[in-house]
Amino acid sequence: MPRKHRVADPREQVLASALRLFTRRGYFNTSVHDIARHAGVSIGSIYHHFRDKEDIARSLYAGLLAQMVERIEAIQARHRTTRARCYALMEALFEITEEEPEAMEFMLYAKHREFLPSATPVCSSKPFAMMREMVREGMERGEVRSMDPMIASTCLFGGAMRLIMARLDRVLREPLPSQLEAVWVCSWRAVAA
Amino acid sequence: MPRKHRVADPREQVLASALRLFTRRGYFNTSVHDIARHAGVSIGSIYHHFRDKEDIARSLYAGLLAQMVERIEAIQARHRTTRARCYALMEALFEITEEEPEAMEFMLYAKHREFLPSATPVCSSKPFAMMREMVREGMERGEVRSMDPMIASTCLFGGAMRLIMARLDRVLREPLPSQLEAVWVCSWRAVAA
DNA sequence: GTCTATATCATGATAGAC
DNA sequence: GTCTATCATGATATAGAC
Repeated sequence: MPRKHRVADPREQVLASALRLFTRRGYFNTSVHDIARHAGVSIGSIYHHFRDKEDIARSLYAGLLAQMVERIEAIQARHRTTRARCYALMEALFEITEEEPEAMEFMLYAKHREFLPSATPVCSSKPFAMMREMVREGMERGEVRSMDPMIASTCLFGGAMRLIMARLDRVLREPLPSQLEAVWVCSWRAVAA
Repeated sequence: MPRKHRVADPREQVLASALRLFTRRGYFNTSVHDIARHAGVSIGSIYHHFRDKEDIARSLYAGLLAQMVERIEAIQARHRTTRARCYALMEALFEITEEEPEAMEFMLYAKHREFLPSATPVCSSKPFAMMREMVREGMERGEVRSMDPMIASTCLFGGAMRLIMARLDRVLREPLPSQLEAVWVCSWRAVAA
């Protein structure tokens, strides 16, 4: 849905269009001209707001990660036990996937190293680090069996993450929230003390 | 390691070079000239053996999936119980990741939809279907709790798959086989009857 | 079957008027 | 800050000799 003439906030409009086009066709199948057309701005305007094409992707990625960090912090503020926090996080991940699949896909599934050489892989981004820390705390409290925190968080959230990927790939038909209980039971069993 | 002059089987040599370059730099950051140079053959030779660049990726992908299917069949032939089969499969996946990380990465991590519009997503490929079927059989035998087979197989292998991804991203330091027991205990707990 | 040389084209990025 | 017009590069793919 390309905007026709003037655009309120060109920068945001460009980021929104880039997110859509990058996830639909991929980064390399999307030209800066495509983004300009879709966003309803000119090439010149884009290059005024962003250094280059890579900078668009970088800004997008940073913004989405920051949003994610905020959500995790909100969850940590609302719940105290590790079990409740992890459940709420899994629920949130499923909801975000349904409501903003493109955001989720860009964060998770895009191979950022291909077009963001400087960016660290997703697994080592702050949100993932927070998930690992959450699980590590659970071990201290005796809620989670004692083991390597990396293994524990991967096993706890791995099923959910793979299911999210399957959903993004349209391999899974049912909306994720309807599967939450089943997945949670399996996931928590995997690591519960 | 580009070969200097004549090459035994140019087709195989091209596929091997493509696998290396695609995984190191990404599909779109690799030109056909790069592949030619690395494989020690000419552009003309490449276009004699392959229809176009996409055809190289397609052949590579199909070959790797076929190999994977063979390995799974071998495991099914060697083991009878679902538990033993799944364990052997996880072990094999970990070993393959260490021994042929590029093959694993190309199959799993590359976003094939970007450059293989016709290919189905990895999750719906034959090896993944075989994994789901393996788990479904386990339910009939009473080894695995009764639930949606898609959920069960995702929860059973999700942790291992995510760990493989973390290893390919060099986020995980330790070789995967050394983590096998810990991951297996968690994974089997998740779905065991 | 393999090679070199080349056609064709799209893309990222810039210049410079308004 | 936004726009149009344009440049320069490097890619895919082909032609045609050997």
